[in-house]
Amino acid sequence: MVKVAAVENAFVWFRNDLRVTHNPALLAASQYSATHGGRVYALLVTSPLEWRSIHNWGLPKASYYVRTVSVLRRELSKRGIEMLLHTPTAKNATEYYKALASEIVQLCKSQNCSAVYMNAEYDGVALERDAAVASALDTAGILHHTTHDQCVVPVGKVLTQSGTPYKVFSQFKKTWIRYIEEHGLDMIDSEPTEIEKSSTILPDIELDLGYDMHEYPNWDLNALHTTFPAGETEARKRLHEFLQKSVSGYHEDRNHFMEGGASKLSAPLAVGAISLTECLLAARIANKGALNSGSPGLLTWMSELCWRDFYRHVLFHFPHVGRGASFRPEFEHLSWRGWPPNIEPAAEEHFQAWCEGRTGYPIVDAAMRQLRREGWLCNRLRMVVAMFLTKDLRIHWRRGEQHFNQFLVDYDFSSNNGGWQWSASTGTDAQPYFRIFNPLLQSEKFDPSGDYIRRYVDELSKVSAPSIHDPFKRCKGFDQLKYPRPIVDHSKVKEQVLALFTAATTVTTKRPAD
DNA sequence: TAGTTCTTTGT
DNA sequence: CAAAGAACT
Repeated sequence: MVKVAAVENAFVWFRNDLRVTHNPALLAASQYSATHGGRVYALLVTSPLEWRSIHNWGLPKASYYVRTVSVLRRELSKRGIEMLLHTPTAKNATEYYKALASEIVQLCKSQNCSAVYMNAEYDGVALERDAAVASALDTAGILHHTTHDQCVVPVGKVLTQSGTPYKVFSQFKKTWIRYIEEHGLDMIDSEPTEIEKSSTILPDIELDLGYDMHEYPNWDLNALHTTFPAGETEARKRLHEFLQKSVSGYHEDRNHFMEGGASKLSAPLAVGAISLTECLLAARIANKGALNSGSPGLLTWMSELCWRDFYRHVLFHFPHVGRGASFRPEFEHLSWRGWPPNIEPAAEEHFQAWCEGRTGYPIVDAAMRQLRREGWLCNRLRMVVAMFLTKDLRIHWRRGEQHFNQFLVDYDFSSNNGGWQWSASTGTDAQPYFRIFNPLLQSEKFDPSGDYIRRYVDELSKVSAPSIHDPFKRCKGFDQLKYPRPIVDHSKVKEQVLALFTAATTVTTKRPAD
């Protein structure tokens, strides 16, 4: 007796995993459809509403995402996988999840898909969305399966000896390395065979993203397209060029604001155009298999990859972080300015000056202008400006997190949130509150010539080092420069914020045990 | 992935 | 007394 299995198709719901290589959900869907004699369809929810109003993505991130989707759609098409673009009908965020869930069920029925595969995501918004969809699929009797992706070591696998999650990076990293040494690093073979060199090349996806262009006055879109080409092939090319040419000096170059020592893989990593595992695997091979010794540049870069894993693990273990809360509640009520109840015009003026790069601190202003123009900053500058906003201006880190979201091409919830809470000293492995960056010292140390400042701050284009680092004090004709005076006095406000943190710490530690 | 100040060491 | 190191914030 021959049983004829019903033809059943499978969906891969792509989110922030826009690649065909090393994609667990794609592999699982391919296996399902092979077993059931069906096809794989790719599902992509194109929702400017979700991107803009729910995830709060800015234009740089949203447009990079759409460009990457266009490339992925072509790559899948060459492999005989059709991508369905679905735009939910919901008009506002409150109805969104419910509408999306029922529409995905409808899509499954219309495409004869009996299973949906997706890679796990851990921020609060994604958890809520995926729970709503999973519950609707359950009700409709459609299989769904969530695969581990995003992290090199699966969440939940890096724990202390007593089984609790790590709150400190350095210890996390030791255990993380041991896990990788014991379990190895492998690429899974998810790439479906290329079946046709399609003669009809699918066009780029054009979407009205609905952003207000007035919010992007200095925006250089062409530069962004050149600096951050979209898609998996470009990301892989970048990875191997970086490992061959630049990584040897990475541990030093990455700090020098003009050197361009960064890999610039943050954008493709944020949308999953390349997997973190592939990056680490390639780096480990370049380092002859070692994770603990060898090239200082490679070790530093691999450590940065570990930071990405660390912050994702933190989200998984401490979901309140994914819902926007401070990791350490004792600093939540530290009279942060620009946040209820401390809403005051003076704070808004300071915040605006920070956003637009007119704080009177040249290194801060250069960085904030680069961010607005190019959608990207090297990590040290992110720390310098974040520290300035949270410690010098004492403005709540959430305001800065949101501003970075609006402008960063590589926006990623966990890395961005982790970095902000690190700077604000409210996070896991936060910078001890008394370690406050001195913008002047950072400027002199990492931009000694002033070339970086001159590149972004036109008012100072004729000023040379060392005056350029502190023009208010060091330039005789300061007023003619038309450059703003420092909006705060660093050494003064530093003392104030130190006192506030000390008070908050004292209250918690001296609370009697009851 | 800090900065500042005080203390010790080396010439 | 400059430079390096330790201690503290």
